[in-house]
Amino acid sequence: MTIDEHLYQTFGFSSFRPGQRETIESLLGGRHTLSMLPTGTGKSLCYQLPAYMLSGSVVVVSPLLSLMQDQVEQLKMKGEKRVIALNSFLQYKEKNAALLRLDRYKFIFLSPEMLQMPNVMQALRGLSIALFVVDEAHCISQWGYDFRPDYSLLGKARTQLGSPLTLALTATANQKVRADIREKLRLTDVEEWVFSVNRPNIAVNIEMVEEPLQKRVRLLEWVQFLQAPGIVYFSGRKSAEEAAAYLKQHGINRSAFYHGGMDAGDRLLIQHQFLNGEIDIVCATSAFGMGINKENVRFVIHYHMPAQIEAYLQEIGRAGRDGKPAISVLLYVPGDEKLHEFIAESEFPDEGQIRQVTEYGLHPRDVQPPLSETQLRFLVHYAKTADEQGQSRSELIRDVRRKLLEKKAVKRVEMKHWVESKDCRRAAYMQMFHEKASEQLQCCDRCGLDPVLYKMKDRMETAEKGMDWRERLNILLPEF
DNA sequence: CGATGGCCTACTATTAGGCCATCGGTGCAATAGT
Repeated sequence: MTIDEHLYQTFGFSSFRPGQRETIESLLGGRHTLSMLPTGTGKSLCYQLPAYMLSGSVVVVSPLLSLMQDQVEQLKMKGEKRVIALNSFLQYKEKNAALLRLDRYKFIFLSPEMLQMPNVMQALRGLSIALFVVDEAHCISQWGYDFRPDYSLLGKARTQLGSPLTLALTATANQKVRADIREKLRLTDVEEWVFSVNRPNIAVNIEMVEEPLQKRVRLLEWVQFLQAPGIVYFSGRKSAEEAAAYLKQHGINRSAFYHGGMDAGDRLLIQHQFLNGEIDIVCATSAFGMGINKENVRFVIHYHMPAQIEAYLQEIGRAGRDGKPAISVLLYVPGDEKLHEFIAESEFPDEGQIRQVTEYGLHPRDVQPPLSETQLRFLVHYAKTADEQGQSRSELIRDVRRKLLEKKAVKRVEMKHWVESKDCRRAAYMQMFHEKASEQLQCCDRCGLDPVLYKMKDRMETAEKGMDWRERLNILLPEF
């Protein structure tokens, strides 16, 4: 069977979306592949189809439990029973039973953390692995150095599994991130399929706001004005909750908040209500997004500036997946970056804490003030790295901390410059991905865009007739 | 770092203002206790 016949018979599609064919043919040709495909192009097909043409199991590394569950469900809906998610949802006995008969499964989903467990690795080594997939591969670069260090150990695990044919999938990764992905996965010979980072149907609007309090008013005005559904991003949990309450107070009833501090049940509920159209507006932190496959999101508002451009692009990229016009609005007050600065500082153990462990030999759990989970993992991970490389623990840890803080500072400055720049927004971010922008309508606030195009539909008719010049001016130049 | 909230003070009614403390993102796995 050809891949086109497989596409039709197994998946019921008559044609591929951009990048799918290239990725699949590359894999079937036996070449390691890194594919950067636009959001919503059906990345899972890129490994599901080859899975049926190759003998052996497909191991998929996924960043979130909810993503694994979604994938498992999707495959089961299609009638594929040989699927398992190896994660902490499994009972001890269930997990052991699954590990004993792992060869029964065609698709095995797991987290990078799970891949570090000796019994899991042992079971995987006894397996014929047709394909090793890293989904959302930019996480390697984004999280692998501090937040989830097990991401940086994927290459080692891959080697221990006999360096199977590998596919790395992502939607946003510039040259540096792609190089990082190749290095961390220990891939030397890789075929890359990189599609444009540009999303022409998403207009980019940045709005300068005089003072922080004014943002609330502007947010309400935008939310009342724009066609829903939409997502509003905040850099803090509390501000997300407060804004959701504020919107409700002002008659935006189909709104809710979402962040990592909520229990799993609540998070799942909000996510489902949003996907089903029972909620129009979600006020969220960066926790909301990965795996949100909603086609008709019409706007993304940033109440705070994200910590880096890549995060910004990922977040606005959740709008307009149906290809229809969508808008992103960033409300900016100079100083918005301070919170990210603080968060970055507090992510790492400080000098004193490092010294207590590396020089006075204290157990990381006895350090005062106590280490956060992230700080503790950071210390333990790099202490281990130093030992393996025969380096001084304290030197390596201090060095890594300093370099990472510098890197984050550079990313923040880059984001701030982009916001404060007078140039075309789109051309600038595309240049960061080494792409040239072509002129387009409804580009950005620098090139000109008409917010009225994104107005709520039921008001559109009245708007065209009845809107007077004051109202129109207020939309275009809100500060007057 | 900086925004916010609670508390106290001033001084006689309600509210304005100063001071200090607090808090701040992303998730895996495993554990303990209901």
